[in-house]
Amino acid sequence: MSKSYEKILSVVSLIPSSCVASYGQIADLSGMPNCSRLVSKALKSSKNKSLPWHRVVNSQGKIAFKASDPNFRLQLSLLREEGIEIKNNNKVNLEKHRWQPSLETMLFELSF
DNA sequence: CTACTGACTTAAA
DNA sequence: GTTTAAGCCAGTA
Repeated sequence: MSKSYEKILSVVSLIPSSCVASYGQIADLSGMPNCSRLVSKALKSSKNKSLPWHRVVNSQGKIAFKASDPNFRLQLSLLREEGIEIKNNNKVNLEKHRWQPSLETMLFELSF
């Protein structure tokens, strides 16, 4: 597993319950701006069952999977289980639920 | 080395 | 609201 993937997955693992982050946000926090597409690849390749992959949505707050994809419904229910409201437009309220890492959280990440 | 990929993003129409 | 198109870039083959 590449160093980049490890970094990305470690950041994703820090997203608290009932919060979401965008792919671009995770890329930024991983020190790789403009690598949002790499985040999706890292998540796809991950075999870590406890990784909160469902807390990553696109920049509009929508689930990235196609509605026909089984993972779409899975992610939707996982988010709702955490109390995140998703209306019929399939959008998360980013203003309300976007993860805002504390300074100590970011400093902790830098130690890796 | 080059070519293609993508659970993305942004801007423009 | 919608749909396109172009940009992005590490990983993969």
